[in-house]
Amino acid sequence: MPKVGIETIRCASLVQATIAEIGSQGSLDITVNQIARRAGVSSALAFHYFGSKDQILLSAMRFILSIYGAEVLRELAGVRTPRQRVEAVIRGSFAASNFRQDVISAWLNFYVKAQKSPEAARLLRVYKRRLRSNLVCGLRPLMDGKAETAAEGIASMIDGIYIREGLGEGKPDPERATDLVIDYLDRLMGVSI
Amino acid sequence: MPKVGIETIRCASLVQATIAEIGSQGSLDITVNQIARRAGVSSALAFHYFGSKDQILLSAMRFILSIYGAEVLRELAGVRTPRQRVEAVIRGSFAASNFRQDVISAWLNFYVKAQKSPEAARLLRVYKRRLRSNLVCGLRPLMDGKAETAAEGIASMIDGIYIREGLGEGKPDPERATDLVIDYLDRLMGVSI
Amino acid sequence: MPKVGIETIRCASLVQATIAEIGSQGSLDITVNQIARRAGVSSALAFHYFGSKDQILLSAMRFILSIYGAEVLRELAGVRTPRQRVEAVIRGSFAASNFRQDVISAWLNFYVKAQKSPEAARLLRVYKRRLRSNLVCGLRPLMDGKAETAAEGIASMIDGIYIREGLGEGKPDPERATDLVIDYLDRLMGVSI
Amino acid sequence: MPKVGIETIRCASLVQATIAEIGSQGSLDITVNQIARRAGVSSALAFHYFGSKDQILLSAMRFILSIYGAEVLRELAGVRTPRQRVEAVIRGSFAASNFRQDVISAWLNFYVKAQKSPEAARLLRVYKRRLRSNLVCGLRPLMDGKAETAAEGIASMIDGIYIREGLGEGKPDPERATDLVIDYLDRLMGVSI
DNA sequence: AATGAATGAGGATTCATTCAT
DNA sequence: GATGAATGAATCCTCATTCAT
Repeated sequence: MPKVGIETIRCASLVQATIAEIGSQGSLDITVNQIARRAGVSSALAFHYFGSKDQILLSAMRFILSIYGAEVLRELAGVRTPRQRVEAVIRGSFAASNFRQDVISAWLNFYVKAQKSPEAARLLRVYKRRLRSNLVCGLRPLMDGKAETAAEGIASMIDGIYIREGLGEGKPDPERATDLVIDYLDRLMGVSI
Repeated sequence: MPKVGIETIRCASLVQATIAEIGSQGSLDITVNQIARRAGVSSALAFHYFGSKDQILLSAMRFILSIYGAEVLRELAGVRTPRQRVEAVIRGSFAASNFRQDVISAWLNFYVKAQKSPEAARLLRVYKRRLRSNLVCGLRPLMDGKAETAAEGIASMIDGIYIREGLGEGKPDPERATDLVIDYLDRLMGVSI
Repeated sequence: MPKVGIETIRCASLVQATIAEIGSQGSLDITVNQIARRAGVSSALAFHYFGSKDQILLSAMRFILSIYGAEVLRELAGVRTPRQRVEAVIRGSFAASNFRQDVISAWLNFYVKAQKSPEAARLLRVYKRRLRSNLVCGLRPLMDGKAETAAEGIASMIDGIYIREGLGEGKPDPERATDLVIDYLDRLMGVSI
Repeated sequence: MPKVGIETIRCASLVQATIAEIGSQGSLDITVNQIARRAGVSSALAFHYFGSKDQILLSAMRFILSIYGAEVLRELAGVRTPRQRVEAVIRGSFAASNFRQDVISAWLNFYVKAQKSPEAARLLRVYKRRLRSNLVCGLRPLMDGKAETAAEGIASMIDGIYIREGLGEGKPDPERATDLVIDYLDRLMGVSI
């Protein structure tokens, strides 16, 4: 059984605190002190572990992407048909652990950050590529030749729903979100409803 | 012929400089000095005219929204059929004056800002409401009862494309964007391609 | 009949505005813009006439001192006895045109200013010397040898009452103030009450 | 033996530096940088401990008032008769630790500040009330019914001497000050000299 | 005479970051 | 491993002052 070092615990709780703080402030303009206070440690410790504020934020971003990845993976587990694969990606995108105000808020802010930080941009590119490849992979057998475009449409819609929900006042509604995208998928596949 | 006062000129150039600066920095974390320098004036003058940095940013946001509104209006000018109305909204959204790296970058940042600033949130709500009402208005005659959902799908896709292009490395491609959304519109209307 | 030039009018109204502004703000931390706005002119004009903010403040100080001097002079007009002379100074100090919240506030602030500005210190010294000489002049025939000390006591009491009223919440009460000092005068002269 | 934390030390030295700086500048228009430099720390630390410039100034004011209070208390220690009580207050007011150029300068500036800052006004009211109650308490047995007025006269004279000395070029002379007020007290009590 | 336009210099305040303990 | 103490650099904002018109 792996013993979790104190370092791992501290880092994890700082990352969690970062996401929570971004969510509660609705902005990346959070101070290291705020993060540290929320995590119940001193800000100096945050620097001790992460070296810089930027690294803290990037770690939070990585964490969010990994959660997302795990969620999609979980959905992909029992998949048999291509269609199910596409649906899995969609469902994973709107899983309860992702599709939350604070996470969306952080997500949105990372989009912004990616415009300045190469590392953030890289992470986001990885996510986009993975999403796309999953979608294309599932769509290719279903459509003749239009898989790329279809994937782009679906991905755009997912991102759009995210951003809109991040701004919206109410709680994100995963069901509605999923239905909307799957309806699009249906139409892409030529199934009239 | 309307004489433009120097105040109008300065305010306009400061707003332009703000958008340009946001675009070039890819972030709202720009200083008033940067804006002022780009506009060729002192930062004190920016404060003289706008009172606070926030007002400068909000003015820039208002400007972008007004450009967008004008663009949509222009597209709506010659419209005869409901279908054309929906297309007009889509085309307006991807018009050359909106669908530019710097504007998208500013747009994205305003989404973030709206999470903290009530005034920014209000402006964004106005935009969303107008977009939605235009879409629903055009879609209602075309679909039976599903207009609201369809509008949401289209709006989400537009926003998603925006955010993706803002991040993308290449130049935004309005044609591709328009095609993607119009294809979705076609499918929503049950026209198989 | 002397025609008052526009310059004289402007200067006077700026000085008045200065005193009013100091009174209303309760502080010398007033901006030239505030003064100018209150006087209904542009701040540039204030500089045109006075050259610097300091000169405006000093002019206001001179004005207050001249009002005070005039008030004392008026009281000294019908004086016949030494005792009346002393009383005249006291009454002049608490005349309605001096003993007002705004003037007291300005007065207090000039005391502060005098600590840094030699010119303000000089003006205040002139005031003090005149006050003292008037008092001593009246007291000398009334007391044997103690006139200087008595004058200092009276002057201190007058200043103290000023400062206390400047801080007090209610309106300055000239009658009470006068009575208090005159009672002191009576006692100095050995008249038991 | 109480261990003094570094925080206590820093706060104390910042407060001391504040008073010294006010004294040397003769004005409350001092920058936090000046205070901090005089205290040998960075201005950021001053903010760390006090939160705002205003709090620094108010702390300095509180400190001065507490010194004054302690001084009066010390004088009140061995008091037996009412007359001694009044004298104790007077002597305390002109004690060496209060009646110093820099402290008087600060005092004067606090009077000004009190016109804008409610908290400063409150502190000053507390001081005035305490002074007055001490005086009245001592005077009541000595005079029939005139204690209140007498107290006001004495308090005014004390304040007046303060303000005059604050402005004067020479060093404050506690002896002369005390004599002047005590002479007044004598006369108030009907003792002819 | 009068002002709108413009700015440089400066001040309060914040914050990422360092370091001795 | 952990932190309290400390700061340099930056940022928003103000204001006295200048000047062309």
